[in-house]
Amino acid sequence: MSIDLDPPFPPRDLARLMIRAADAAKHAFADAVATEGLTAQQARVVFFLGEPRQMKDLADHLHCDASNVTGIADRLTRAGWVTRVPGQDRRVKLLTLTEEGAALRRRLGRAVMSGPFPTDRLAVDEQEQLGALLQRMLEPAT
Amino acid sequence: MSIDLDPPFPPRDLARLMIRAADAAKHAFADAVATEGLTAQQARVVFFLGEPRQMKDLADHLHCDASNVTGIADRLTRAGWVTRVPGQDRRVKLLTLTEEGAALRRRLGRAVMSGPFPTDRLAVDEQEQLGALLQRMLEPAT
DNA sequence: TATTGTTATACTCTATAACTATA
DNA sequence: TATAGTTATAGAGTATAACAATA
Repeated sequence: MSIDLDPPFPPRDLARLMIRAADAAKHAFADAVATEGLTAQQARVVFFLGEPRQMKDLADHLHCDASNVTGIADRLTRAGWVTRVPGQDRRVKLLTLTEEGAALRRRLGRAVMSGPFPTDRLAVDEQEQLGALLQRMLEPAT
Repeated sequence: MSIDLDPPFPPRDLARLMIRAADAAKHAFADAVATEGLTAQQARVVFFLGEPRQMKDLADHLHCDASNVTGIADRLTRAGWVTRVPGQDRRVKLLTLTEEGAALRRRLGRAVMSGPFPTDRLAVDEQEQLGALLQRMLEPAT
């Protein structure tokens, strides 16, 4: 069995699988939250707002530049789901769910919960294994 | 053990983990292929073009509307990495790598291979478990 | 000086709808 | 009639750079 020095691509099968799984998960999530008229990023923000959060923390959570958060927050504000509350440090604004936003968050939770998701194809014990592996993969650097 | 009727969100921890893992994987992939000046979607197309493919097959692979593939293919064409070859069925165009495109594909492979990736944090046997689970999750419906 | 958030800009990706050409 | 691909359009996300307010 020879080694192919010019291997078929993409190499690193795990990376390829992760990219495809990422795509599938994001699409399923986007479809679920679209039932409430939100995009995936908007929904991630709403879920993250279990408590008020700085704009900067949102950027960290979404792994995007801080300038993008302004626009996402603007759209959620326009829809009446969040407000900007000044922080003690007067540079800071705390993005906070309105009552409508909190109700929306509960509906979104049910939508994601009840909609189809790629992991549905795995047995329960496999789902647990997958969860444990992903958690270890994502846990803060030691 | 009581059921929480108004549970903390996001519920369905596995979905939440998948979304975060998806994000991490996509960012790592995007960073790796950015060294060659490509976006993640462009790189996915280049990797997919191990053999000539119909535009429609690209849309299926990327899980996006066919109209988007035109633009992505245009950008890759402008850069000199792909060409459109007419198929036997004259409605069809087969997107095909140029020689420069094939060379780029090899470089991209090495970039993704050698760059950091979230799965690096797992032990080798854990990576194998993860790969097996993702493969089962993604395999065509039976 | 450094940090938080915003604005301005330009580009990519995205879906929808209408279109051409083939089958 | 149906399919493959394109065009036009509009909206959302993205990074970069420059900026104001505050620390």
